[in-house]
Amino acid sequence: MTEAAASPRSGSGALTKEAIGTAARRLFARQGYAGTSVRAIAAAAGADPALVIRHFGSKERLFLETVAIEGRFDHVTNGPLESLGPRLVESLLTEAPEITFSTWRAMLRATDSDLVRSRLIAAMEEMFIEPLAPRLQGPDPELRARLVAAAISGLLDAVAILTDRLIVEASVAQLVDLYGRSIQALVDG
Amino acid sequence: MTEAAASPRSGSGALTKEAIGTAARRLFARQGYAGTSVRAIAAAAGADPALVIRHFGSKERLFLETVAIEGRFDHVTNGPLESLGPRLVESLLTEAPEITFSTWRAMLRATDSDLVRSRLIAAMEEMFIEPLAPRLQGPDPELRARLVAAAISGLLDAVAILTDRLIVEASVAQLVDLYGRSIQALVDG
DNA sequence: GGTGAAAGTCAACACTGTTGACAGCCGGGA
DNA sequence: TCCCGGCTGTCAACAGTGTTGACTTTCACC
Repeated sequence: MTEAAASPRSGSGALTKEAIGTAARRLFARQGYAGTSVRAIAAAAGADPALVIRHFGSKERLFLETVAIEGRFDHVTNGPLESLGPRLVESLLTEAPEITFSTWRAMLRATDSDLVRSRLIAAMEEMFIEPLAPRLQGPDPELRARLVAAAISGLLDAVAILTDRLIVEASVAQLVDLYGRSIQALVDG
Repeated sequence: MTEAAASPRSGSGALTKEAIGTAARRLFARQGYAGTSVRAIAAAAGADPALVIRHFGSKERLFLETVAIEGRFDHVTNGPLESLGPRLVESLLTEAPEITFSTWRAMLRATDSDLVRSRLIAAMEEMFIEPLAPRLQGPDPELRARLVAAAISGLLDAVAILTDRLIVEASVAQLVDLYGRSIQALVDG
């Protein structure tokens, strides 16, 4: 609530709220949910810790409002089915990859919280399963769409979390070819 | 250290250490790393919180000693290559699945800690990549083995974390067929 | 019986997220 | 003009966290 109407007075409140959000996004992405304290966010934003809670309700809600998965993959999921696997991998690896990966890392680490977990599920549904399932031909289109999402989460794991030695040395082209073909097997059914 | 030699005296120390370990394993699997406190573990084991630290060094080390990925997949990775994908999926889904999944969940959530993260990487390397890479034929065997590991981590994510609606209604046979075939594409290259 | 080390206990430290009481500012109504 | 009311921000405090140091107890061995 008290969302729609812009701040009725000076607006300095909205400014510091934005500063807090910016600092939170940066710190959460860099150090994870448990690894960044409300006090650290407040200090980085030049604000009082109590003000952080006052503005966002709780650390958990601040996290949810601040680090959201917002990748748009419509152009991929709407494109031709016969090349969907490779195009999906390429899109994941090249379009704003650092945001995608740090966000994935931060959210996965925070799945202790049921709120974060269900938000993550919803994002996967919305971004991949819902646009994909109705388009797949053959048996079990819904399940196959969900398995595409699973394969994607595996790729994100490999790059964002198991990072160090898992995939680093490969070129994007190799990954697009190999992993893309593997995903394509799910698309083709 | 002080491991090899059995406790030189009464042995009651080893007993309570084991009780602490058992309680920790149960609570970590159920509530995750951040969600279980040292004091809760101590209470469940009927011991003093300070004793938990004294025995294991830190909460982090207790976690590492207690919830280890110990799945043995040699029989799968050593088996015939042409059916490796499906056999891998079946083995993951049917052999002690609750342990596998709760462990995966707990470890992934705890990857804030670099120790846990590198342990997770080491486990994936040891269980899948090292036995698999030398056996793969064709180009980039190492990379393809790593991508198999990525696909596996995606399946674990889907079942262990995104659980609720992602895959639940599917039968093991369907998953073995579909996802197994997708992994097989990586094996075949 | 005395010794020394292990096992266990207790209180405290610095830190966390969160809350309530308080102060300052500033536009709008009298 | 004054005063009111509601944001905006500040401060101290709460309960809970992991961890540490000093302490007592216990018991095999010389």
